[in-house]
Amino acid sequence: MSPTGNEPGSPRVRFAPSPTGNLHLGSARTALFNWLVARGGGGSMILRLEDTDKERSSAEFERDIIGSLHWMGIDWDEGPDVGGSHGPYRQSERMGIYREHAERLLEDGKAYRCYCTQEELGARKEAAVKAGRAWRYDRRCLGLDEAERERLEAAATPWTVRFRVPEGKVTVEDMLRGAVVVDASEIDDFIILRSDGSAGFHLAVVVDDITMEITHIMRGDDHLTNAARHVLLFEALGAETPRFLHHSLLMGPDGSKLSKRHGSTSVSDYREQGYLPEALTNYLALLSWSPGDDREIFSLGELVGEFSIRGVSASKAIFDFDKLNWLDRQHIKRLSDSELTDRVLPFLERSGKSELLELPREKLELAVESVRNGMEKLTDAVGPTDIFTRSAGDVDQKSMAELKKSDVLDEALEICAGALRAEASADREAAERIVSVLREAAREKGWGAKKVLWPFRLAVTGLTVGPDLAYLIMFWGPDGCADRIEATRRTLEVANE
RNA sequence: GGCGCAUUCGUCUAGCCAGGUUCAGGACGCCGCCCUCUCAAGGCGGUAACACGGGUUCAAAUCCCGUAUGCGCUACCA
Repeated sequence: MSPTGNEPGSPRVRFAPSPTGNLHLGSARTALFNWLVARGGGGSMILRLEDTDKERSSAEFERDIIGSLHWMGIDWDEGPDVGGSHGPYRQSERMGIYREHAERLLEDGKAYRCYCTQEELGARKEAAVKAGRAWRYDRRCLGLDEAERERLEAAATPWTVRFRVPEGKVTVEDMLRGAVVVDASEIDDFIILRSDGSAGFHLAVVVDDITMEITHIMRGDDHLTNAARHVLLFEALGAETPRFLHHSLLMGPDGSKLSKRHGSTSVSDYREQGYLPEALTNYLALLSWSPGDDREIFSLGELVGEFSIRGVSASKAIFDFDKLNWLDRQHIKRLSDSELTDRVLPFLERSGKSELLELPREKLELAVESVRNGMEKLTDAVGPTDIFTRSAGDVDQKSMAELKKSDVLDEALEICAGALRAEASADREAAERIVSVLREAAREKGWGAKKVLWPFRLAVTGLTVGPDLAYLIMFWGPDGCADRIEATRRTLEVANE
């Protein structure tokens, strides 16, 4: 047994969002990739909250992130809510650990105190930029003599701790992009401990990844350059460097970073809009990943079996709402009527559709089934099922006009009523039988089927749009439909007076 | 500005690592046809791409170099 508790060689991966907003689609994709690698490789998934920015972090966002991940079907073995042997899992609770490591670097001469104020730094940077020079911290405080240092300390001047970037080349071995080599001279002596004693992002991340024994770091492309800093820190701290994978970023349709102005960007938005979690995860996976063949529709479980970092593409990914919608439709198709009804139920409740909700389960399921091929997302069941709660004889304007267009209306409705009254059963077979009887009757009259079926729909539902006729018959029953036709006839009479 | 990464149909991609089997395959979208009581769904078909320029080679989407474009990093944000 390894010290991590996993099989030797099994991955320990982490998803490390900062709770400064609801779970963003881009972050969700990162989480998914990590989770897929963990679950597919028999490893561990760790959730770590990077909440060192107290101003922007909140418990509300933390709840949203955890809730959204759960909704997607992503779970973790260690995290702030479930605990674990490598905790705590909130960076705000780990400041002591960071300070210890910073102290060590200080003692080893790999870091140094910097007394420059932000104002001074800003001025020097501005001057450098104006002169056309690239600005990098000028190491003024590295060269401080003893007297100067004592004077600053005596005056209680605030200080930060900067990492002393060594000379030479830094290589980030990226699983997607190969060896990325950066000259260390390009890297600033960055701040690892702020003047208030809290850890900066780079120190916190690296110390966490070391102490949490992370083996694979998978995150967005925006951290590729940062990875060079991290490699330096891993080495300075005497730790083995984990494997890296920097995936592409999620972009909006116009090619810029996916943001609010492109539409909904948080997982909870999609949840509320009635998307299926399996469709969202399927879509997120498909962006920048391919199984290598033409298959596209995968459940979460199927993804675990199929996913491999070999199939991950390095190029940018533009979010395509149309494709997501199509995938959602595909996943809706995979659901049974009963499952689909269960999923639709909360949305019916939220919309206050009490009449529908009072229906016997059987009827409700039938209603949902009848509208399912028009559904792109769960909320699409809400409007169309209203047709089943309309009162008899209530005919909308368009339908009224359509009915009046018929030159054989009375005769047609007579045929409908007759066929209906002749059938007692409301099962599928009976319903389909009635429809074929109607077709046959029309043919005998030398009419097109529309002469009879169109008035049937209009008279039974009072609407021009709705589910297939067989569903109407199954729902209200043959007698029920005949009664509704009768009611419509009375409405027509009144209208003609 | 400097550094880094990326570049196949409008979009996601297969093919690239192991160059010829590809006047580049699939999917979404869009267009058309069929089916059809309505709206859909479904079936069938069509549209559309190797960023550009040089090499290497008998042969390049595939290998090399350069250019362009996009994105990222360059904070006491993460």
